[in-house]
Amino acid sequence: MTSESNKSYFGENLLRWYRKERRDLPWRRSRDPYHIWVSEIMLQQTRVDTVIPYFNRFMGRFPTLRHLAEAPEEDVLKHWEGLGYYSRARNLQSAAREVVERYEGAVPRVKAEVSTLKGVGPYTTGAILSIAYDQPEPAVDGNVMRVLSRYFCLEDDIARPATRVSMESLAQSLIPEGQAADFNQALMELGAMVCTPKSPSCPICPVGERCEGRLQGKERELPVKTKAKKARPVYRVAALIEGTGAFAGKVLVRQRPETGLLAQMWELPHIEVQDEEAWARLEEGAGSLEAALAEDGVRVRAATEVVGEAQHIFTHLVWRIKVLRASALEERFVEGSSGYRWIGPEQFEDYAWPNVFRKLLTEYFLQVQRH
DNA sequence: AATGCGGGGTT
DNA sequence: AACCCAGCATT
Repeated sequence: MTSESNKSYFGENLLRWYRKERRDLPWRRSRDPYHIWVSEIMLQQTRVDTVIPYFNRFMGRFPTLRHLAEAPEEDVLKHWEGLGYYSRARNLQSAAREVVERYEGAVPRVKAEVSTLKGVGPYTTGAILSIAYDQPEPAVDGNVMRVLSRYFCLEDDIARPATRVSMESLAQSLIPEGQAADFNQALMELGAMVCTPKSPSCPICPVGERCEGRLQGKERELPVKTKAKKARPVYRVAALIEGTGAFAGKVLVRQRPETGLLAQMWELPHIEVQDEEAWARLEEGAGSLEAALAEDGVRVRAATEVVGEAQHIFTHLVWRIKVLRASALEERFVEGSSGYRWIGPEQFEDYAWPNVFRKLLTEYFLQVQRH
């Protein structure tokens, strides 16, 4: 089981493997705690390959913690566009400002101080302390739970918070003296490159010989994890409101609320409708849309002409959106209606869009350009 | 303990 | 289509 000899075998072989096979990643070229921190936030629930270009752009624009702290908030969001989980961006900047104010701009080395920073939970706390400062703290993410479940043949449900806590004790006990930074990254690297979710490459695994899960033929059943619920469909009708006169060539867009889903990003004005049947009744959708916008002081006439359709998949829900052509009854309302703005292709890139609206608007502007 | 929060790759 | 990813905050 979790015998001491198996533990030392595990650490030694894993480290030897890692020092030979480690990927050359941008954030591994630095020990700057700020770089480590930013990379760890970006890597939350996000693949390495996805993060790399974002990390490089981000560091180009915000080279130091102070640059990030002093930047306009919308600038930070724009650099996060397309990466998802946008509260990460706001929490990161908020925490950077706190570090400037309370710690003179230096990322703290004290566990209690690091873990209090916004957006920094148990995993990220351990990652920062171990990778940047080589402190013997565990950094248990999905990779690590999978690797440990298999190696020690642990059948606890990794969806339970209590399991993560016990894995943290185990992971900490495995850290070889003075090698926390490499060991923690090695564990995750093994999970990402060898001990993968569906078909682990046991024959090339540096610790496969003593992997209890594999010895018991259970490597494909582990880790045990309760299933997530299926995404719920949500039906929406959006308006593509075309400007005329001084606003010709522009469309009306609005900014989402401060918090919640896709917070502070920009979108086409739209409403949610009851169900798929209501969604199919264009006449009704157009009417509801006009009424809802009028509530915001935006008077429009929506047609029953569908000019675009798209689907946006989230973890917990699926948006299905029909876009109706619409026109403004008066264009002056922009000043009076907070959050609404006329934009053309020239301003498009000045705003942060969720993928679904980026796609719809790009298609629209391209189509207009051709005519 | 359960839920909200993106987007994309793998199988 | 299901699963999962260098998770965290809120309730």
